[in-house]
Amino acid sequence: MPSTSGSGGRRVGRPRATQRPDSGLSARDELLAAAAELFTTRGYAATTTRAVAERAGMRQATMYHYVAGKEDLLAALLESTVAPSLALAEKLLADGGRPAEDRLWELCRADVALLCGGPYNLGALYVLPEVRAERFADFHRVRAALRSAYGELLVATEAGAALGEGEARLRADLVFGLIEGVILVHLSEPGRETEVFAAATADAALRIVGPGPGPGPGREG
Amino acid sequence: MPSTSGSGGRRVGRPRATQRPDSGLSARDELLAAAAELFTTRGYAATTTRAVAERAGMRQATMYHYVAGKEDLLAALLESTVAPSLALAEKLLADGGRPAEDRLWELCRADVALLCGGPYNLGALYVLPEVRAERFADFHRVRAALRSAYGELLVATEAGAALGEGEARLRADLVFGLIEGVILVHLSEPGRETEVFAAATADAALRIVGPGPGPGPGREG
DNA sequence: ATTATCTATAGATCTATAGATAATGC
DNA sequence: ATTATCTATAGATCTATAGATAATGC
Repeated sequence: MPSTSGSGGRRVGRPRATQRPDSGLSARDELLAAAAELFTTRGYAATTTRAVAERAGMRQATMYHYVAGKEDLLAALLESTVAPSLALAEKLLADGGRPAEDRLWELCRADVALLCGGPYNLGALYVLPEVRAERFADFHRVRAALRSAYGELLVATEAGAALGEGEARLRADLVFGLIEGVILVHLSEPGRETEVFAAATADAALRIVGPGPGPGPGREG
Repeated sequence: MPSTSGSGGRRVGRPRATQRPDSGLSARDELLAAAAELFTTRGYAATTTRAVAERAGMRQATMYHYVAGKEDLLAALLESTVAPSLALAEKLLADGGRPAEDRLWELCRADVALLCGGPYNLGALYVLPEVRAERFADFHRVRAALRSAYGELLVATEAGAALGEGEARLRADLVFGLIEGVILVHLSEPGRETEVFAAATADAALRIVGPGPGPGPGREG
């Protein structure tokens, strides 16, 4: 089986053609890091297997020793963006001790921090049409679970409990949209103070849940 | 010069190899419609010029009679998503007669309706890494102008005027993020009642502008 | 012997151009 | 003569596999 850690230098096997400083990552993780950068900056379909492998310090064919192909890399990256948030959401859902408002706020904050914090905007991969394929059903399941966790926390808040079922669903979607919308904001203005922005977004989310039925001026229709 | 209207049937020139019912669109518009569908459902880089042309009812090489290439199509599609909103924003900015709250609400509503209303989710094209290229600077300029129109309307509202400069900028970005976030919501749940959703999103936007400093429970740090 | 890598390449594309062709228009 | 289209293709990819090679491990 392939070595999992790169520490101590790769010893066994034919040496690489181009030696590079040991990043401390396993070969697979080096490939994932390379894919993250290239997929987000040049696009998924536009990124060749050669580009990924070469950036990870190996020749194109060698990549197939570690991953089955490009899709494999994409699937792993997607799950890494969404799995930590779901884990937190489940912890928060179980924690009946704290007010739901606080817990929802915390989830929003952490989620935004995750989406904006990394070196690359991995959230941008969500919209890839390729991701709709059955191959990525796992990712979609996790994301759907996260979305429904938002919904559960929302109806557990005081303001949320006062809403009708349809209105509550709508607001949950709006909150979820706000959170994921930071992906797009982050795209056009990357250099923002993550923690401040995450807290402000969480504030905004609670304002959306709101103190009752919407204050919209003059709905038409 | 290429004929602009398809009405009455294309007469001059060699007949197409595969005849199809007249859509009423000009050849260029047929190409744009085909590109919209394919780019959003299969991905930009993954869509070949052959696929676009063939869907528009012509052979691959014929496409070059109407457009310079794939990028041309993408640029045109991007501008079509953003130009109408900017036009509306400028009209609303000039209309000092109505309260700013109403005007901001209207802009949000219309923008969401535009993003969710069409048959394809063209907003998803915003995140394409390819779009960062200089080639699409026009689109970015228009989008930046739209964003700043949101900011101007926001500070014109009563609640917005009460905010400090930094906080106002932050909220403008959050509102803009909420609006564009509907692109992602729309991706996972397409079959939604557009008008209702647009109005609800506009309500939420005004709640983000809010009645004063955020009600966030216990900011940390 | 095992492992990680390499080089080489078959087979399958895809884009953009060159040049031919079949209509209408004058 | 003009136009819109076609067919054909050169040149440039890109993916995934086959088979060779250069280390360590026993």
